[in-house]
Amino acid sequence: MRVTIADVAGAAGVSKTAVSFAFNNPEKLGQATLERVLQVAHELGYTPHPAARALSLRRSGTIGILIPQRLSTVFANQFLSELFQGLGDLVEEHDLSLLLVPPLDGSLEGAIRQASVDGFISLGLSPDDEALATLDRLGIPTVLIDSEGSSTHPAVNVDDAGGAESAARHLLELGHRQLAVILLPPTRSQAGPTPTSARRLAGYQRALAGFDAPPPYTITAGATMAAGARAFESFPKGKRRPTAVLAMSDMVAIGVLGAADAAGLRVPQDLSVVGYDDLPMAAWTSPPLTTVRQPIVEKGRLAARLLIQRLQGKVVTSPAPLSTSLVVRGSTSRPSGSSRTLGEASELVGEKEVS
Amino acid sequence: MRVTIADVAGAAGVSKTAVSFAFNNPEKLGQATLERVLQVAHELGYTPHPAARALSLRRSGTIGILIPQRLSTVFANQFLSELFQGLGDLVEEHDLSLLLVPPLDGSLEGAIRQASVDGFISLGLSPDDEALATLDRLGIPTVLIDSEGSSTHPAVNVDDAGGAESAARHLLELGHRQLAVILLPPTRSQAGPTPTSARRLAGYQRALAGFDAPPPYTITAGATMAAGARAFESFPKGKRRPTAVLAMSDMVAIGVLGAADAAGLRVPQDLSVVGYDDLPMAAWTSPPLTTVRQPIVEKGRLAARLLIQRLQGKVVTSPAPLSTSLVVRGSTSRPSGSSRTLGEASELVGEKEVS
DNA sequence: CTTCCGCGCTAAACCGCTTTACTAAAGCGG
DNA sequence: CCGCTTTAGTAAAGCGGTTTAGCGCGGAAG
Repeated sequence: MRVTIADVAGAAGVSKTAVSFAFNNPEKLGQATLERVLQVAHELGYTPHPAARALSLRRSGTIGILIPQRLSTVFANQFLSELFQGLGDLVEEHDLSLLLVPPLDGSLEGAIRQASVDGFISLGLSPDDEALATLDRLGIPTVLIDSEGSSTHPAVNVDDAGGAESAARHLLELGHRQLAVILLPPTRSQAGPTPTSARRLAGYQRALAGFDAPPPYTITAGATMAAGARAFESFPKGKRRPTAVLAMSDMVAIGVLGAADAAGLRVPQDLSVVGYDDLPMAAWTSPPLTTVRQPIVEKGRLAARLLIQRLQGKVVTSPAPLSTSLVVRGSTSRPSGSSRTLGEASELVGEKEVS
Repeated sequence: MRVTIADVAGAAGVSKTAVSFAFNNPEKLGQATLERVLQVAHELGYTPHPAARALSLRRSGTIGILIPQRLSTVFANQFLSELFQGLGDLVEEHDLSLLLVPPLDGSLEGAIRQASVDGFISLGLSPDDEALATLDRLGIPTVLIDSEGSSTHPAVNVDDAGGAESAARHLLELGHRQLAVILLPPTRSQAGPTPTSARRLAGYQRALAGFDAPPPYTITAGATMAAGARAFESFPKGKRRPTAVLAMSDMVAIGVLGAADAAGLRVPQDLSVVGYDDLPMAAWTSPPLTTVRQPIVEKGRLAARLLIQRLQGKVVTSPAPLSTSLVVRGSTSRPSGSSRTLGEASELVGEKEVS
């Protein structure tokens, strides 16, 4: 049987109140009783029951991460791992815990209701997702990541379009015209593209508009290497084969790298590949991946900071988008057989950052 | 203000009991009232308060992961991500949630007390860690991973020694004699090597004992690429420079790969490297990493399954260690300038599995 | 010698839900 | 029409804490 506050009170010959005070309001107790109570509590191995405490205090000391995917896919995703690092930093600093809240029986709403949390951080929800409606009907403070802010919920984002645009321009300046674009998947089955995916696509297209390029081949792939490989398989063959790929995630880009290699294509000579995220492993692939860097850890830290401020009663609004930058490595070059063009990025050795 | 069960009861003109029954024991209510109550509850947007529910039911529907490290380092670690995939699978299947429980103010005991969970999965704790004592004094069901089982807590492990032995033998058969071993760090600052680290070291040494090799250079490094690079820097130079490295984690091995490259050494010609884990990215490094494969996801699934069974009142014991196998890729070969030796693994193309 | 104050502590209400025991009404066979 | 079993629903007692209101008491002020 669990040791309760009443047991301690009994053993120490005081009231439950006194025991509670000993832990939470020690100055309300006399020196002697305080010490006695703490002593007895320690001997009995007393620990306040977390649920009882949460019920009484109306706070649980936990913040939830609302994940619109199956847990097994979450951890396969390096991007999320990075993000969690940022969240974890802040959460730990404030002595909170992290509760992972995946859909319950396929329903995020159900999961939201079950979760005993003080606030939520939600990932990649479309603005019209029912889960958001549930959240503000319940009045649970929430901060969104990779989504769109609303009057009730601030959102943390990066400059998705800008990053995408510089990636596309990089390829176009190298002389590529036949491009393939690999989109991020919708977060929930029924929904359309996520806000992030839409913004990045807009960025690519803004660049394409400036050059005389045909519309790119587009396809959607989840953030795994396997999905990237499948996307590669789907590319048109022959005359319309893309000479360069714009992937919206590094995981997918790396999958393309592998599949291209298996198909006997050389990167970057036969196929240029640009990713998005700049995960740590992007620098370790062969060739090293040219990609759009976004400050993932910082994104997590910022979101957590905002949520914690909200929990403290402060009013917070969506911050300005964090900036992105193109990191040129070895996976991009001029298309083979192309004449010299304006850009000369492919001459570079090592890494180069382009704001 | 939150909608409580009393509000619903009032609005529907029934007792709190009836409302509770409507959700948990619908068969105890008449058809008409049942529908009315559910209807009203839905209109009001009623959701049972999770903490209140947990308090009353004496279960929270959450399992905790006891992490003996800072959260930010946890997610940097691919190995744990893999493990969480396995845990996540099972947890989700049973409609539970995952609570990440890192040390609170540096104290795991404190964190354990705060956490509202039905059971714990703990990672890499030494058998004499105080946290274990706290756990069984509180009587919280726990399953250990990468640790040592006790009468109270079952532990899930792989055949650490066997995997390590085959890795070392692989190098020895290739002709290497000057080896470096990179150990896993202790999980908690004060403690000694983890059981896992000790078992793997024993495996290495068992192999060394069979050959005429001098004792290896040994050093400890946390599971990050940066730590691996630092470990490489510390290697003796000149005559005593190791020709091959046995790392206890892939992350460290990959760090060594990078640092060796930066130092102008060619892998595998000048330095052979063997990792441990076989993370997905091990196949993507250049050269691809020779490593010991352990079934990480399965390890997580198994641990979760055991814990869930325990929560259902079943008695469970430590299962047999899961098996490991050596995966030979491109990061190992004969030491340069060595004469032909018995083994000829370096002739192989692509991957080869050695049980 | 009262009066008042503050100190140290306690009784009891409350947080929101579940569940056991119990009652009133309805059904039913004889 | 009576006694007995179901059926449908309720009151109240927990679960284990926190917190408000208040009580007795010793000492300082009047």
